[in-house]
Amino acid sequence: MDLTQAVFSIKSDFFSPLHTFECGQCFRWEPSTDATSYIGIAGKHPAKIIQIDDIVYLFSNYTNSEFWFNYFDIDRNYEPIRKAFTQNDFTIKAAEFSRGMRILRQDPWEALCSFIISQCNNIPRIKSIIKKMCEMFGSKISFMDNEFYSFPNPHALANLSENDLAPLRSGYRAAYIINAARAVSLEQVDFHALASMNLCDAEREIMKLPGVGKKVANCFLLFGLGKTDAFPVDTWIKKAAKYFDGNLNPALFGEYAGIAQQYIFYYTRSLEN
DNA sequence: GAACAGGTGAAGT
DNA sequence: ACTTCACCTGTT
Repeated sequence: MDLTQAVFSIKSDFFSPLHTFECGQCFRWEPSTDATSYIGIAGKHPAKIIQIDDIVYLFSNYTNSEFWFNYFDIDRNYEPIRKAFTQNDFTIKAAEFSRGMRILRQDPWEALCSFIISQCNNIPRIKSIIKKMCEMFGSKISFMDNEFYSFPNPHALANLSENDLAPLRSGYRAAYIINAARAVSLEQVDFHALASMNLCDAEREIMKLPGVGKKVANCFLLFGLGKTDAFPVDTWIKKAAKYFDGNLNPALFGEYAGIAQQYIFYYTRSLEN
């Protein structure tokens, strides 16, 4: 690999592929067979990301660095945010552990659909459902001897029946997926409008979709719309509440509560695995 | 076989 | 407002 061909390079203190891809925010970046890198796809653009010592390099046929800076939220300086999480000893440890994690700016539809699938489900099965969905209804794109599939856009799913989704083995979530795809493709759900709303209004709006409750809504708002104050409460956050006198509350963390949530989620899970 | 997994929504207190 | 339960499916 010719490192001078990288689209960008950055210190792992600022962008850690491990912490970014394993913290639970995304389902389609996987360790490569050489174990020192990740491969995945953002929109229509596959990429390979390699870390050598403390430097991270991104390789892609798509060399528009602005696209990648946006996707990886590179323009945001996480250091002052991370260091401001001094609410208690646990928070300090979680933030230290997660150094280099970045909240991806994922496609809104991909985030919404993925977290609908995630409900009451385990991670291997979530990944397998999404992978199958992309293979069946996305577009094939080749890059560096690997085949990638784009995430199917809502129009590609809107006119399908539950029976068409049966091979995904997504169970009762199939109806939610199709309904959400229809609502988005008919513009009953308007991502641009949601992005301009405050957290509370946007949450209430997206929760009108069947299968989208408070947790899925907040994952969508945080990972799909970049609302850093969104605060998904899942089983891991409920477990972590014991470190906060039982009251783990987004008000503790202000406008970056979602980032704190990811640090706490990721660190708590690491302790129990 | 039963319990569980990064929830949700409806129905019951 | 809080509790309980069913919902598909694959894994342990």
